[in-house]
Amino acid sequence: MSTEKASRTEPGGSAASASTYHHGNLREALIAEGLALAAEGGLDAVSIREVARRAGVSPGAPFRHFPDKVALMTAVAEEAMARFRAEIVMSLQRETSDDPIRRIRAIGKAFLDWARRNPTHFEIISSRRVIDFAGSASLGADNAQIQAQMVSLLEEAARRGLLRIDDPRLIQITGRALVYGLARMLIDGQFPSWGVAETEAEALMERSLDLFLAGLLKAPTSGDPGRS
Amino acid sequence: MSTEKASRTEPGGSAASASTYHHGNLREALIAEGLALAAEGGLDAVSIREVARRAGVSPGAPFRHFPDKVALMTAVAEEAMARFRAEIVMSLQRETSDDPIRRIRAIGKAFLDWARRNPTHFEIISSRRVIDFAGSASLGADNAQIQAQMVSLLEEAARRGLLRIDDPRLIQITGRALVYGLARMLIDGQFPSWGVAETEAEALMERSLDLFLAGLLKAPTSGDPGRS
DNA sequence: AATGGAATGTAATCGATGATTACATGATCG
DNA sequence: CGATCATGTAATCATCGATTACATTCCATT
Repeated sequence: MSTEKASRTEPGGSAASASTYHHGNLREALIAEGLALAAEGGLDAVSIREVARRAGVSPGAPFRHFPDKVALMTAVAEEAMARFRAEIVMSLQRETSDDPIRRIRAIGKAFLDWARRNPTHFEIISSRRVIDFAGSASLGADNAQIQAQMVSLLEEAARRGLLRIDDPRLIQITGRALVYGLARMLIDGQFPSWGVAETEAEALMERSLDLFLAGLLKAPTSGDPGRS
Repeated sequence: MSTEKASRTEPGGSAASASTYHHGNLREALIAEGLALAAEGGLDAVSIREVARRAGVSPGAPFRHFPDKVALMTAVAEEAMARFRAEIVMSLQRETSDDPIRRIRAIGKAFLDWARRNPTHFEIISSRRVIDFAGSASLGADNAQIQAQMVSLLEEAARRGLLRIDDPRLIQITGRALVYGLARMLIDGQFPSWGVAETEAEALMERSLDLFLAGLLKAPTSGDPGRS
């Protein structure tokens, strides 16, 4: 009917025939647009229709690839989680020390940094109302991998007799809850009402992490725990 | 036009003339229905139209009392926050000990208990995307009050030489982030993927709080900090 | 007490969204 | 070459937040 079809931009440059009825790789494009939209305008800015609009496709097209919005957001979350985990892995590679506490700290720092730089992506991964965590093997696997990494470091720390209290699982969950809480407080915009300026948020979160780690250790340090 | 007007149920029984054109106390009724709806079906269940429906009023009526949805949710948050603070005050009255650490623990416990029992109300208070925190004097005042309470207890603890690191503000924010993170992890449904069953969540959160408090203290305790 | 203005509620409507259905197109493989 | 199936379109629905014009009631001034 419409003789003119809107020119379809192919940002990725991946193999896709231009101006065809079929998109070529709509699924990936939708996920990419979902991530971009989230990064730009927050969670509420991500709508199926807008994602479709950006991909140059009709509002109903996404439903060919995802049964509902939760499924789309879950796919977006999988991509976000993959990037998150990649950043944690990289931070561990950068931390050359084999001191388990320093490596734990690196993970915590990477967690906080990523959440601060990708607030909405962090929100998508976290909120189980938007995604179907249980229905994604990828999310579960990435999560389990990070957990395992953490537990083994804590066990190593306990083996070396560094910890005041030897309960790796409890410490893991407590530490997780701390960084999770710091990240969410920042993202939820709570720091202003706690007298914390935007500019000092990063430093504060780091000191907060150090305070917690110091509390775990036998040796009474202050601030940076273990400077090799 | 319609000769029959739907019978208007008045659940509260407060002074309100039945079957009149004017509701009598719509504003309060809307807030109450908002709280109830949130408690029943989560954040997404709260819509202006449904709240109006429950109050037996037309879909546009709420806009006479609140300029937009954020304003309504902010009013709901104010009520929720008042209840939250009341519970904290009560927990402090129940804690007869004057040991600041025990009193701090009571606050943390009350925080966790309330969040666990009122997950959506906690979410409403927390999420600055749904409410206008800055625009509410009530929310700010309640928040400041809780903060002040906490800081004074920490200063008292420092005065008694109980703390390893004397930095009340840092400790306050770190502790807040911990309980905030624990509450959100529970509410966001993350514990299952962390191998924590529903039934053990409460005990775990308590032990987590104790782990943190133990880390703050000079004396190396394990578990319950300071048993008078 | 009467009356006129202010407060409060209704009805109708708009644009956006998630979702479904019937239909159109074209890629793929026999 | 042609049939089948994946993929995209068009049209449609219900719900939601929000706005506007209108109706009703309360209340204060006279």
